[in-house]
Amino acid sequence: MFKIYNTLTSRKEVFKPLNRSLVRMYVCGPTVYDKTHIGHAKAYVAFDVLRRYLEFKGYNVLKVVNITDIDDKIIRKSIELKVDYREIADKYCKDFMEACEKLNIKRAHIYPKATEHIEEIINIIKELIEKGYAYESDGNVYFDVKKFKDYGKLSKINVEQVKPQDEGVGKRNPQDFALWKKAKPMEPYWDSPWGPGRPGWHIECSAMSSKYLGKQFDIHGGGEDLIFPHHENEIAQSEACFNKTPWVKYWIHVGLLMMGKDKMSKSYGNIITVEEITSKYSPMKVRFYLISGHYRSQMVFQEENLEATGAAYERILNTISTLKSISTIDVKVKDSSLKRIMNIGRIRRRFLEALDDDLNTPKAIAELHSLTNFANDEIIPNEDYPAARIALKVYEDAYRILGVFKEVFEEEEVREDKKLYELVNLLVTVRQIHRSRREWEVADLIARGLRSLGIELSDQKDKTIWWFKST
RNA sequence: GCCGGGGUGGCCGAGUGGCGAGGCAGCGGACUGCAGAUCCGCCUCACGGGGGUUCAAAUCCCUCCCCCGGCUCCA
Repeated sequence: MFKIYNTLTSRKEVFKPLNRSLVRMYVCGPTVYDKTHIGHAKAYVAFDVLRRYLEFKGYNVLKVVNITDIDDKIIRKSIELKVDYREIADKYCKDFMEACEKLNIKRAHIYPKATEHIEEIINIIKELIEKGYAYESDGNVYFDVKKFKDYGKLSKINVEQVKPQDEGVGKRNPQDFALWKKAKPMEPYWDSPWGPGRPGWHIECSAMSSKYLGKQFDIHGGGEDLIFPHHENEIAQSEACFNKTPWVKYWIHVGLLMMGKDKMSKSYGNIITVEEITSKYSPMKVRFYLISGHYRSQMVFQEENLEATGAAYERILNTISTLKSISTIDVKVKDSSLKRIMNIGRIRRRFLEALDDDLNTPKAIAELHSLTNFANDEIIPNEDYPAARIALKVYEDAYRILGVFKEVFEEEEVREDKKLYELVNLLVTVRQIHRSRREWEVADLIARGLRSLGIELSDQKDKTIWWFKST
């Protein structure tokens, strides 16, 4: 039974999709005006784990991640650099996609862009005006927060204490937020019933989510800094327009990545981009680091900690490689492996139970460590290949769900080339003969040669194991 | 100020009443042609401060202190 924390209700809830045959999720994607940094990555990885876990549990998942490709900052940058705003947006959109790919974040099914949904946005604004929730004022359109009685239910904020949102003139209440912004000179604009302008920040999410997911769906989320005003405003305009309550069943928010005392943010200028970090550490290690804390917790970025979890990660990879090597042995089982296999089963159960409890990845990873310990002091020394195979299945589950260990699980087919396999075995055996005769030069020549081909060797007590090393 | 989340051993990080999760680092051993990997032991009673409830509290209650986020663009 999968439980997940819902910001809307402030408690963990049993996950049950609105429609039993499909889970619909919408994640607030980036505003593409700068490079994707590891703070973003933490959030997107978290939602990727959620999506993968739901799929692992057998759900069909439809995931939409929006791209905000028009806003003040994009415009500002385009003016600064004297280039079309679309050039800026395209560049950083591409950067975002590359970052996701590196970190093994599965592609969303749809990446809708705000500028490609102006018509849908205008229609919603029109409807909100008709229903009396929004009003036009000198080319701008605002949402009247006083008309929406549930305003503040997500962020638990009292309307009165909200400071004015957006600048803007002719608002009924200072807290009203813009649905449509009148174009200023030199700004890109679209025609609308209220004159030339562009959509406000929040409205695109209502328009695009309803287009692709329907007027009510299961999961919506983003970083915890989006709770207010972004998500609060989305709820207001969507529930007012679609007449569905709750508009979204589960609101999920990810703890921010901190740099020392501040959150990592473009506006603080303390960002480390995904590109930078992955040029220094393998993307898989970065991903493993990002899920080493609970998704709802804030994490203070420390390079030393990344290195420490990276060391732990490597240990698991080594063990998986060794297990693979063991699993292909076809000798007699020394003694019954049933007990060991039962134990692996218990570990797997605890692993999944941890994830069932609000995606407790640190706990789940601890279970993987305990599997690793068990493999190293029980399975491997005993060459228990049936147990090795079962253990590998558990790591493979972890690969599917957590999206780590890609190095050792992808491209399996390629590696199962039988002749290549036999050939390497032959070389390793030959090397063993030389080793037993203490002919180190030949032995090392073979070892170096194999390593240069991406085949790792490890001399154990009475044998040599080997595996294909991924890049 | 208001709303939300936190403060756990050198570091990271689980744990919401009952035998000290797990990892990393460090130290000492074992194994070993080299290398890598691995194993064993040690770091064996840590839970922000102070009160309280209980046979029993990191965990519940009260109180104080500190940190972060939100209340402005933000993942």
